[in-house]
Amino acid sequence: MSRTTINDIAALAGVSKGTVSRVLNGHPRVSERSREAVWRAIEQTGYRANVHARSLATGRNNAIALLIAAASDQLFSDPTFAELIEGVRDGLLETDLSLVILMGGSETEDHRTVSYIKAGHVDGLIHLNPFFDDAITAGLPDCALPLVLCGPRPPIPLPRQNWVVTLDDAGGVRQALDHLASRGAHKIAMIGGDPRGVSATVRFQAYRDWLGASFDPDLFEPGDYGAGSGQVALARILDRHPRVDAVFCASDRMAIGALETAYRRGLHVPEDLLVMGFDDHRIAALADPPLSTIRQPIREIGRTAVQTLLAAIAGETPSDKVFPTHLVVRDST
Amino acid sequence: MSRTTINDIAALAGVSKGTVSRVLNGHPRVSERSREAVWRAIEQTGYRANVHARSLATGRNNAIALLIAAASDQLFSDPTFAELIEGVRDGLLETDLSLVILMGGSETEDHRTVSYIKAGHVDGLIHLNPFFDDAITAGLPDCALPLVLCGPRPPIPLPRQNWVVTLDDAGGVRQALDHLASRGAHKIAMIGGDPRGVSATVRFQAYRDWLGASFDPDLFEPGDYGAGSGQVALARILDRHPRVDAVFCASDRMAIGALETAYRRGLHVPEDLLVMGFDDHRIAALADPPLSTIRQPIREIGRTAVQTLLAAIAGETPSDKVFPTHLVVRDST
DNA sequence: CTGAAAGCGCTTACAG
DNA sequence: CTGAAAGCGCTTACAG
Repeated sequence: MSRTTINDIAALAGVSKGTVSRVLNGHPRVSERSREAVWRAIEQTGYRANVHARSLATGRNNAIALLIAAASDQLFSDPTFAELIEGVRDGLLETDLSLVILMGGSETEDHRTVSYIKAGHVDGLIHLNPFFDDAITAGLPDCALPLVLCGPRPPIPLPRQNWVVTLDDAGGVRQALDHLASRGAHKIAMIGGDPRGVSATVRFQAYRDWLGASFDPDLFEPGDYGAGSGQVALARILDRHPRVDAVFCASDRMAIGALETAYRRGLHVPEDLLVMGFDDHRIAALADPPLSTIRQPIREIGRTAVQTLLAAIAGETPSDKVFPTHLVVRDST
Repeated sequence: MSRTTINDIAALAGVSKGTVSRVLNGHPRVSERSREAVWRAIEQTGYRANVHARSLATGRNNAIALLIAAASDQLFSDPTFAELIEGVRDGLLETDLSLVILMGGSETEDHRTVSYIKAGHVDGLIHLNPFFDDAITAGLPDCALPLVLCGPRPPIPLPRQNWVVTLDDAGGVRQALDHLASRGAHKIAMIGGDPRGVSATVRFQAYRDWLGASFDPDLFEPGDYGAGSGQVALARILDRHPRVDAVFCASDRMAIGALETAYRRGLHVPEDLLVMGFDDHRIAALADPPLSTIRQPIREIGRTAVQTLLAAIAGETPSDKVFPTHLVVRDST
């Protein structure tokens, strides 16, 4: 009843276990004859190599970790985030690496996560949502593992081996604002993301820079990327500035919340108010009215993050990747 | 620069590596003197035991897998689900087990997940959302690992060692319906969950049974637990039965969608229509009007699932656990 | 192309 | 209480 090991296969195939190992690892110099015998034995027994023995012998874990700074409700309820994970899984599909998801948030969790990484369980790291102050990133600067960040590089100490795979946040914001301006908007408000997030801050700065001297802090309101926060944020902005003629939201879900507030206040979109989202998630096209937005190749970002990490683990020298965004015009503008 | 091993610690502490190992594993018969010397050496060097070597020697993985049948947007956007994961992490906090999250959905992913499990990477399994037809469960009946299901036991072949840790779905439904009836409702509609899910089906059956002869299929509409689906579902029900006087939703988010539809159709809640949710998630109390609902101890379910699994792994014989639900009355009824 | 052997870093009876 | 030794299941130079 005990698991079958490499010795069983060697005996069955009539070769040494060294040869079995070579077949298993696709070593080129193995005779056709041995190779066949070994595979036959493997199929017969349903043998699988013991991962721990292999890791012990090779010094590699064959696993990478997915880091999530704050595993809040907001994050889990972010469809964009789910798609990013999908992309990561896409990228892993052809490898035999396993994915360990590590979440921070509370002090205990942050500590556990850092400690898990330092215990040497994984060969590389992908950080899904870097925060300025997140304890995971803070605990990692002296870590020798390669790290890929899905988002702008935060201005804090990072492990030596770090790469960024992200979208052009600032460019996307400018595309949105240019479009709203071209539609005749004069007073453009913005609903931003969680200010602890690096990418949310970059988007806010791009908004401020674009407006230049005419930037008015009262026209900006932070949210949490969820619909509820968009609803509340637009209400606040309208209370301060009833004459706003456009609102740019840093996520489609917040834009949908904003549509709701506009509806409740009797404002017609796009006649009285232009509304734009960000992401081009599926819900954008289904909104009422369909939402103009900025499309980002989120799934591809996840996929590319894995490729970059694998290259780094293999000792190559990949480069940062910044994906362009695309303007998608629908009825809301 | 190479990692410090148990030999380094043994040398530093002036003992054999056997003794180091005993200290590490909390073996009782070690002299105070040795114990102190070993701990001092460990702190000095920041030593951590190599998990693969340990697993190879003990035959245990010190890891459990969290199974997720369909990692769809809907699921990720389910706050209840996020809380279940929180509970699992709570339960794991004091152990040194690691958590591997395995997701199914596509054929490739289901296959990979089953294959990962069979490769012997983990010591036990927790299935978060069993589906009737999910390929993960289907691939597991001949698996020797203990499995804990967070949901009703599906009527399909399961591994020998399986336990259920869940809430009393049927009881919760009856609590809701009794309450609505006590408020004078005569025509109670229901918006259910994804019919592929076992728990959604149990809730539907409880609804049908409660109504008995007066059950009318036209008063039932399935959803996906999300707000959008609740919105659409209530609209459909009202189109067929304008005189419905109460609607019971299998999630708070669907109930919020239903509130939206009621609002748009000019129906006042609770005067014209009673609306109830399920879960008692934070959003229920914040809804307008605040939502009556059925509270389930979701986080505790996650925590208990881990405890049950750990007991099973340790060779004990835990029992199934079914948590009662509680009626929470607010303004929507 | 392939076998014998050493080694990866732990744990755990076995003696003492 | 503790050391020496065998063993967990692989990989990989080293010879041949």
